[in-house]
Amino acid sequence: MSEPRIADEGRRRGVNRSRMADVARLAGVSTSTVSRALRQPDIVSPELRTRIDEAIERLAYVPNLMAGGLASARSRTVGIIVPSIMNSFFSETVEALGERLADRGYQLMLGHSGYSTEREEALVASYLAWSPAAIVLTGRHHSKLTLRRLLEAEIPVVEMWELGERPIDMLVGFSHREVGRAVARHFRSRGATRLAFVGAALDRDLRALERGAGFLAEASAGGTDAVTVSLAERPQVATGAQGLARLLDEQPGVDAAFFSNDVMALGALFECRRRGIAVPERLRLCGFGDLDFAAESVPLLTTVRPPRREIGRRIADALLARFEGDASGPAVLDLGFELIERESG
Amino acid sequence: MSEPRIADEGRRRGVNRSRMADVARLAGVSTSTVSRALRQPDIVSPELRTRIDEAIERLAYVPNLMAGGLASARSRTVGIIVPSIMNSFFSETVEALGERLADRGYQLMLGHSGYSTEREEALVASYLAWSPAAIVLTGRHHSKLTLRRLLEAEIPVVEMWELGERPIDMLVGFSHREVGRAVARHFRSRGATRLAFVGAALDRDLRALERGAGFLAEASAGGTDAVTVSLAERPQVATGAQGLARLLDEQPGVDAAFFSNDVMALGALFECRRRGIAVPERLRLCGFGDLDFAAESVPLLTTVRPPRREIGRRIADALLARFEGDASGPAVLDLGFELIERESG
DNA sequence: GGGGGCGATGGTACCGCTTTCAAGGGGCCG
DNA sequence: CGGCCCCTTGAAAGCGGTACCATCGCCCCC
Repeated sequence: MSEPRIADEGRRRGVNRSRMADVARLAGVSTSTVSRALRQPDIVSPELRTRIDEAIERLAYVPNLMAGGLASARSRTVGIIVPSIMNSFFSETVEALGERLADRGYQLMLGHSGYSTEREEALVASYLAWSPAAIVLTGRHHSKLTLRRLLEAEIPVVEMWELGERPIDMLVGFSHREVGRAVARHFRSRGATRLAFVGAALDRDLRALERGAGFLAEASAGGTDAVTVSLAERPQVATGAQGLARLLDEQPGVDAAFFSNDVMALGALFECRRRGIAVPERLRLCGFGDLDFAAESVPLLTTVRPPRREIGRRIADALLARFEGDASGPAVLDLGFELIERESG
Repeated sequence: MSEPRIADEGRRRGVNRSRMADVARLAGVSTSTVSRALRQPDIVSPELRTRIDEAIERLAYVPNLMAGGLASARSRTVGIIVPSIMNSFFSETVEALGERLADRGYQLMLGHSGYSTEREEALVASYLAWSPAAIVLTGRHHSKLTLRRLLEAEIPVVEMWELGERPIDMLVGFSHREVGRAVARHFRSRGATRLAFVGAALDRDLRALERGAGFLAEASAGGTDAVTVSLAERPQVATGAQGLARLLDEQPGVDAAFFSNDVMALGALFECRRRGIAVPERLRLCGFGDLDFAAESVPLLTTVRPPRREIGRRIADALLARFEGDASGPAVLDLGFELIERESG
């Protein structure tokens, strides 16, 4: 007992956490074999595999991913950045992606940029420090430095929720400009003559801006009047109500309004109710997102349904394929959208 | 040129990613000094610090967190598990927590359990493999194995959004039972005589169940009639509408209903409108959450406001203090809640 | 003027796992 | 029946940092 050789306590922190070497010893094999049993079970003999599994069980062994990551220079981690966690659009995408990836042993590191390129830059840097297996970004607008780092990292990169030329690597989304166009066409086809786009935080939410641009372009292409109401605050229910108020004040003749998202449209719906404005008779309303309340509101909300879950699923599939070395998938994937006509417009 | 000694390419993966040794060489110092300059800049001379910073800049050096984590047996990572990312309740908490932590260089690993204890167990296991600095869990209901692992990990653990005895480590939240009680008392004080609680997925959402239990308990303690309508689906707008429909069918005499969250209450509001039921005259409605639309709906929604952001903030503060070695904070933090009386009830 | 002490820096074992590389063993084919 | 090859397994060298410990000046005080 005078020789404290037993465990060399001095250094180890997670004192009672067992290492792969412990498993190996208990199973009577080398660590190489344990490592293989974990990573490619099929190349280890069934007998050893059983012994190893038992040892793992007995010791409640949890592999140290940092050690593994360091040794292999990669981690089973995927960094993803969305503008806002609170936005249900993205959260559904994230859930779908996360679940699919988790099934294959990948962890998601989620961060939100708050629609800021600098914050995205910082997030990308900190993700990269983890040697992630891939990185998923929202949108196409990134800082030069972000771009450079991503390129140098030489890992799969997905830009999502938007379309465009020359992706960094892969692109999964749909055209927001087309969304705007489709809504404008829809309004016109229903007889509207004076259109409006109501958006919030358009200086930061470039996708919303793009929807507005498409809407305006299509309107004027069709010879229809169209105006924009732009709010500074973030898109929320209250913002939508304000937007409607401003619209009515400034552009009383408008008979159809496209709100940059459903949440705002809901606010507008409430405000119309409060003001006794008949929807859609006096004013047609359309949102974007097809959030769950759109199918329940009074009146039911006409809106555009983006492929929220599908985006997550397809990204997961593409990534998983790439991880296996299959780079045959398309660089750009247009998943389209759907205009859902309900009662409001 | 015949001796390929230069860089021993054979092994390194992220070929063009520079290491701390590169920075050290360029700055003409040892790696120890670079490490210190990064971790505790104030104990390094200003001159060296400058040289090192320049070298870092020049090389676009990004430290390998896995190497650092392995060496120090800890990582600047906090694992957090919420039932659902899509629930705005939690996302606000997560945002607040994440921002505060990010300011101090900590990364959040976010996962969702879908209200399942097994999934939580798996998530905790995979988080632990990263040697996180702390783990944050939603609620108080965990599997035995999760508990054991958490205890063995010897890291700060926070259970949030709920209150109770004997936390694993720290507890930040409020009493859902009291929420239910407060709503029942409120309804009674407004003259309601037949109360109802409408909840969804109560078998999994134990906090909603608790709110219902408190509501029922207080009602019967006050001698008031109270019933429960329990839906199997997840709490959404449509579920709320269904809940109201069932309530009206099965319990036509009810004059005040507490919905287990605002989203459901919103659905109920819509359904009332559709059926021409006057709120609050014929039926009083109260939600939970004080989501943004509650202050905009028609009628305005009476609800309970949980300290969403505050929970995140306080957890961050407590954790940060613990990371600095300050364990003087309270083990249980009751942040209370607020009943917001508006028009609906 | 000399010794002690302290702040700043460098040297160097690891951290726990992955991954060559080499070796042992057995089966199959000629 | 022997040789070759392939399938398994083990040995050991890192992966890129961190942190302990040693070293080296330099300043301060007696």
